[in-house]
Amino acid sequence: MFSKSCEYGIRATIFIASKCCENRRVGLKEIAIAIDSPLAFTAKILQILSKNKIINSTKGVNGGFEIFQKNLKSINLMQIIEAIDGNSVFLGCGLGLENCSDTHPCPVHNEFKVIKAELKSMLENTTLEKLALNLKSGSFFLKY
Amino acid sequence: MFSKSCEYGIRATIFIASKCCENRRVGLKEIAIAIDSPLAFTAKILQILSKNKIINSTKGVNGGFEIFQKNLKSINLMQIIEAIDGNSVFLGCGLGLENCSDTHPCPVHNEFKVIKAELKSMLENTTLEKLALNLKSGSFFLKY
DNA sequence: TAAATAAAAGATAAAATTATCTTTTATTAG
DNA sequence: CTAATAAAAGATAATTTTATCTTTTATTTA
Repeated sequence: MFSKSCEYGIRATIFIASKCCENRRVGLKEIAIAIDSPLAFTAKILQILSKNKIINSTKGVNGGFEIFQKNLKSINLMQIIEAIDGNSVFLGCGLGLENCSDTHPCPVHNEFKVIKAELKSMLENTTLEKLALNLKSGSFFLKY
Repeated sequence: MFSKSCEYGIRATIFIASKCCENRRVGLKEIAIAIDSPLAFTAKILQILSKNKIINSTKGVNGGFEIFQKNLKSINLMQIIEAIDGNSVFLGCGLGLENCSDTHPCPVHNEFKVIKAELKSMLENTTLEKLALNLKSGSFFLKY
């Protein structure tokens, strides 16, 4: 469904979000260990997220990544996915047609339209705040 | 959502199905033109579909690919996707965790569970017969 | 100001996916 | 039986994705 980059990106973002109320930054290494991802590759994905204002990064001593508590409610899964994979998973044609639309539909257009609308709605309505709370509850996991 | 192989595979299967009642086989070249896909690559995908008994192939003069009319009702989208991409899109974890489950869920497990169930149900209930009829109606397209 | 720290940026490499080309095998028509 | 046809199988190549390594830049502490 998503690229590996996107899976790592979502997992990293949720991890960072779960630490934000401790009012501290989390380092690359800590993130990569927490989500079981390749460190250098994760760094690249964090750069994308940072450029897209989904996370904040600070260089130097005591630097690292963070998400401000006040933003937790407004960041949702769709924004993270869009930043890394683009919007094709919830907007594109299921069969890869360039110009698939209601007026020029592929044979599965109507079936996928429903699913994609539900997926999009779910992604829009699933906030980082909720996911971070899930993780902090201890009943949800980011690796294995 | 699906690999390019899978997109081509679904499009090719629908095209072949749409020709089956003419009681003739369609050749590789005809298929590749009809769905606007790279010919040699399409051949590889048709081999997979053939090994998985989704389509039939015959070598030699008047050879080509076909799907028997009697099978159109029993072949669905899920089978095609499973043959080419496997089942991860409707069974795997949205965040790529190896052992994500109800008892060891990732933070988005419950949200994705709903979507994936709906996707799976749609894929199971969308038969080749229906898709072939769509295409034959002239209001649905397999390219551009 | 210098040293230490940590992310950013850039270069490179490995693996997977997508795509093509050549040779072989099976089938049919003559 | 031979030639023609068309898919299967195998080899190779291009592209994209995933992953790693090195150098640079920004920040903090001493």
